Amino acid sequence: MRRNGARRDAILAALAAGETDVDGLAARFGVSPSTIRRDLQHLSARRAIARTYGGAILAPAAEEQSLLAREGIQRTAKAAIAAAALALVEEGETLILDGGSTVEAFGRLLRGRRHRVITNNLALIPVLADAPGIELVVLGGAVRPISMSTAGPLAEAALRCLTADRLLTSADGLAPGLGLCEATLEQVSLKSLMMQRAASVTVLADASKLGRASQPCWAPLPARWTLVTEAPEAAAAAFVAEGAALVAARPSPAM
Amino acid sequence: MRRNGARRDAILAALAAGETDVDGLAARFGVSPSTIRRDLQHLSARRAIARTYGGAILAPAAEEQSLLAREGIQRTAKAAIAAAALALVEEGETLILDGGSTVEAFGRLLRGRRHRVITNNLALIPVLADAPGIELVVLGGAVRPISMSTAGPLAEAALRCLTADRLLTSADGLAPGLGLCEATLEQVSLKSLMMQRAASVTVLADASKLGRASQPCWAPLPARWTLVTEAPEAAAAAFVAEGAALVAARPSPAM
DNA sequence: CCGGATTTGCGCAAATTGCGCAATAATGGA
DNA sequence: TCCATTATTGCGCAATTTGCGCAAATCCGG
Repeated sequence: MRRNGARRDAILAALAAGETDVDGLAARFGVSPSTIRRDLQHLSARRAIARTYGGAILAPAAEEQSLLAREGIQRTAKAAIAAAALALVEEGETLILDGGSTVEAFGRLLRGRRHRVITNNLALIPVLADAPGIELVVLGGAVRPISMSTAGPLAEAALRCLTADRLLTSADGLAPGLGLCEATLEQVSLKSLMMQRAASVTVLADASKLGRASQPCWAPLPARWTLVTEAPEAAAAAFVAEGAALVAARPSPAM
Repeated sequence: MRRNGARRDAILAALAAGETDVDGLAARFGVSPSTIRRDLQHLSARRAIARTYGGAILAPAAEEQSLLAREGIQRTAKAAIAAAALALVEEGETLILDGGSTVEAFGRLLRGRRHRVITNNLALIPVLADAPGIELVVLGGAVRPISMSTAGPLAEAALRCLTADRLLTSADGLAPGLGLCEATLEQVSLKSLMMQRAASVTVLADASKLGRASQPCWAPLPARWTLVTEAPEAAAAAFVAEGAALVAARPSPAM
């Protein structure tokens, strides 16, 4: 019984190298497109790859969908907020990036820039790990699957060895006089520590978060902080009154 | 000028929810397949998704390919080793999973089982974070992009707060009398600490690693340890002579 | 040396995609 | 309020790709 796992392994390597079309693979291995198609069918059945029109790509991790499902919500608003926040940070700054999909959207924009990044946002790891100008430090600790971030004593212990120029964070809700709310004490405890260890605090929040007291645990905000939101100025007035600098994000029509 | 980001956001959410074919999406949104196709084309141009034959999937992170390129090398051997190692660990054990693609292959098999997992292997995070029976703890620290793992003082500090039943590790090379070799002192320092904090040590190594002194930094092995390899018994004899228990992995023809 | 099984290449029907075109719907300005 | 402009939508057709059956080639074990 002869099995040809060799060419299939080579196909996986070729796919990783960027060769994605059937004809190219057929030429590379000196076999007919039919044979390549059969190989791709085989690999596809094993969930190692996904077929495309005219080729294939490496299988997307089928597991990381729990957060991506929420990623779509308010996607354009989050993209606009992230873009506006990017204008606030200067090249070379050390940044703390908190968990949450809005901060994640911001982090994705950092590729190509030069920063030291400290984060507990696990979704950003594959994005920033191999970015040329980025030096990435991960805060360890217990993983919260629903938010794809870490928290707890280990994360705080690591953070106590570090300081940063700026914290970029978000929250389940913001309320004037109360601060940021989250579901667990672990999260707000870490958030408070992050605020202490950063020289300035920037909060990214879409309109749905403003004034929302959706969770029982609160992290108070420092005397001066920056709020980046796409909400109209009136909705953010209460925060400006108590020390927030307001940065307006305009959803670009091209999003 | 009217832009329809709304349906596109919804499409992303639907893709995350598992709806992947054009006709299904067309039915779900009450529009024609042509419209869905145009939406997918748009999202594909923005690299948010990848087109497949008859549908689309969420974009595979284009960044995490540096490691996947190596993933293909010795893929069948690694899969066999991972499967053999799985038989050694008992349900409920606390495991330390080190970096490296062989250990990663092992970690992927843990979904569906019940374990506490402590790891610096960043590639395993999306795999194990939302697995039902898995409690995941990440060791923080500086990220090594080439190996997609963390190391350094922060990782070691976190590990000093933890112990485990078993360590699963690998290396760039293994040599009798020397132990495991890696490229940097940071890595071997962490490896040594991992061995201290685990009650038993299991090394996963394909045949190409045995006897290879490819790197200058060495982590000595404990008096008793387990070697899982697909290499013939003769190649591993020198390790057995100095305290290793040998577990043979048989590459299944179906791989 | 030979039988059996696997793999390979090719042709054809079916499905999918891409593109042009006309109709519809919404937006901004007069 | 009305109109012109522009984006969006649905449909049909040509081009490409896929899936499948079948025959030839290849390889392995006895």
